[in-house]
Amino acid sequence: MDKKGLARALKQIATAIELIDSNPFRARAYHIAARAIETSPYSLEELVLEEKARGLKGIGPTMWERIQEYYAHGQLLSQQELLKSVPAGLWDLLTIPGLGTKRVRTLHETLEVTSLSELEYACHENRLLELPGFGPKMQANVLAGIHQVRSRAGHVLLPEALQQANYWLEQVRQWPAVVRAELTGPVRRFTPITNCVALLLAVDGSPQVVLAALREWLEATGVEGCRIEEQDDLALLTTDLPSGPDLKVYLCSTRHFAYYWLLTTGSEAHLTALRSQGLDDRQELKEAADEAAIYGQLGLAFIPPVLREDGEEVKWAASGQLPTLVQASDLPGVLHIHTTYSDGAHSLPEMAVAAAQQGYSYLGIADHSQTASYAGGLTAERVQQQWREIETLNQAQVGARLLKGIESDILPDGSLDYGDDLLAGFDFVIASVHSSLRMPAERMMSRLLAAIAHPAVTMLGHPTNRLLLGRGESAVDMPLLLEAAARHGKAMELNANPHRLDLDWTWCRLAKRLGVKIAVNPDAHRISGLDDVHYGILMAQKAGLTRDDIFIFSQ
DNA sequence: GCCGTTTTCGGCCCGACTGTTTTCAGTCG
Repeated sequence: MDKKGLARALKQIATAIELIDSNPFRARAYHIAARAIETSPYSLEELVLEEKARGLKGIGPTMWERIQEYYAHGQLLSQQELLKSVPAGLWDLLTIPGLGTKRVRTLHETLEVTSLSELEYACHENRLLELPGFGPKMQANVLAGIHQVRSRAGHVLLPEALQQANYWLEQVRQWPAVVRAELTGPVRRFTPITNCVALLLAVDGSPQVVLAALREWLEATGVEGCRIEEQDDLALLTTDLPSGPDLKVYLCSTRHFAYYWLLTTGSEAHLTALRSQGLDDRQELKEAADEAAIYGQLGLAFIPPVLREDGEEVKWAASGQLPTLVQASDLPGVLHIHTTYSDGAHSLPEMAVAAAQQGYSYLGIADHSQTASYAGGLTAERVQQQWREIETLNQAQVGARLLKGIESDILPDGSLDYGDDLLAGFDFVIASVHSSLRMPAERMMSRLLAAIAHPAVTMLGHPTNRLLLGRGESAVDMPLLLEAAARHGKAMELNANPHRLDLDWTWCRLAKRLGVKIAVNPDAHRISGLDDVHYGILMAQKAGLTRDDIFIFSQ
């Protein structure tokens, strides 16, 4: 229970109102309240106990009551009736791109559609064509969207996967028969998206007995449909949880732990590469004391899990070329920070102090530029004002040294959002696309190439604009873009927000070959957002990047 | 449901895009 949960609950009410109520402004009030809470710098406790919420614009008497209600009960009890009157399947429909509350409402009220399957059926019967606001293209898009949503079901982003994995780990470690329990599978490799949380348990005695008890315990906690498979001396319990990723629990004996840890961690491509080095031919490897010993026996240096992806890493290890992976501690500072000047939650001094506390010597401020009006983008005057405040703070040395940067929108014609004179005054410029994301490839590329060629631009921000599990990539010819970056001596952002992780790690390898520096930027909108840098570092490691491949600010 | 007054009701954020229309509604960032 935190303020994120509160904001989510308020947004849910807003959506429910839009789906079944008649007053759109009431819904808007909930949306505005949710946003006010999200962007405020206060924790849930401060909002309630110190009554900070009452001072926020958009929080009136009713919202203040709702906030207290959430704090007391962890949910909005007074709104349960409202939520109950929304058919559960409508929430699924809203995840289809192009369907908002208005269209979902139309589908529900006219076609009585209440689930993805019913909607799919209605599409096949061409019944969407007759509805106001729908046509053949919309129907086709909806059908495509249904397939997209289905293929995403059960997948979660890395932070959620880690959270779930750690929860299960804590649980099974309390079991007396469990000698050792570790995270394994894709989450141990820190893959950005996963549909499977896997654990490996070393057990005393018969795995069957432990498995049966485990199944019983899981079913008692409400997890149904456990399946058990056994092969050789490895047992596996799989459950399809009602939502989110599958839980897989592997069991083996203590002496086989390292071997099976390696096997269950994967990836398949990594294991295939290891087999070509003789992984299957050496029985003694099954009894190895730890993973390092197995790699050692195969004539390889230890390959950290984060790197075990496409098999390339085994070639590196075999030729003694395993890179010394970049670490978070290699970053003297970070760039791409939003503040209250645009859509951030914390002020310049608050961010500066927080950054210093985390050991950063500099912090690159990059608020939104003027065209991003929805995010409170800065006019030229506000930019000047921010510069003055930065200079004052730097002179007073209140925290990390603040750099004057900007996240400038790349306008549809490829130009930036300010005149060249103003742009030249920044310490660094991140050029990002925030609108017209679905331009055809040719126009998108000339837009990006124009931006990257602009002398004031330091790097491109979130180059593909994807949102993992949310939005596809813009039409970007990445090799062409990276070559241009190399030619102009520009860096490429690896946006560390776990929803983005953009540039994707697979492209970072090409960037490295071309000599394009990768900037691991947190894109923080609040103090806690600084922590996202760790996800970016993990992706940089996955790509095999070293400290020398990373963009470090210098003047 | 909130806000801000022309202070107790009337109005509520914006620009671009898409797919639908034939001048506009819905969605999205």
